[in-house]
Amino acid sequence: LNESSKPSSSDTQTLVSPGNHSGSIAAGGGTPRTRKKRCPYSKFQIRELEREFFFNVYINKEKRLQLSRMLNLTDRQVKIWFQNRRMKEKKLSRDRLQYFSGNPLL
Amino acid sequence: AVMILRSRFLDARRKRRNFSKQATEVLNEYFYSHLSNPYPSEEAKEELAKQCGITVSQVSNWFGNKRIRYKKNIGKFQEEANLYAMKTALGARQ
DNA sequence: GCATGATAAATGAC
DNA sequence: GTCATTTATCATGC
Repeated sequence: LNESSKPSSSDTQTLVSPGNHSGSIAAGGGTPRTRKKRCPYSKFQIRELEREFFFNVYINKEKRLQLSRMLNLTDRQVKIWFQNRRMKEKKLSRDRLQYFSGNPLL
Repeated sequence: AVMILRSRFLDARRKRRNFSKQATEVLNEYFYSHLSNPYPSEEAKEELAKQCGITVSQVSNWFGNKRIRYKKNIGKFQEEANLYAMKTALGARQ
């Protein structure tokens, strides 16, 4: 299906509008820098990432490079995936705590 | 029992339910009365969550979705914007 | 059929 | 590193 989301060689045109991250939402006048388009990962990529995440929540540089080559992702993508995955885990813990703590068990 | 709760927790996360009319009302009032800077503080989010009967995460999701969808098509929300502008104007007059 | 809430990549502030 | 976001995508409601 989709095993390649790596900008291997000259893919840099899957890029989109800027990262407007300042105050108002009214489209800022200048500097339309490029942002990489969000590309959902394949089942295989997710499985391998989750497998490594189960072993250690923090991945080192060597395993990161190894994984990125195996999954055809950049090491930056793998790094960010682990960051987002840790945030997801934290949110899941918060939700579990809120759900199972003293409240209606309906 | 634990397994039942666990499955219900997972289902509750997966299933989407629309917010109540009153909750949407409160969120929209805040959004359009802070249109120049629609970024509620953590404290404001907690207050909104309390008023709406939803979680802080749900408030964050709502504002994230609202900001991007408003920005992508301001025209579509013009009528709604005028409505809430009118509403807050009348409210301030009392 | 789109509206809407939640989640998944990607960025940037700190 | 965390974490609030932006953006696109997914899943559901109606």
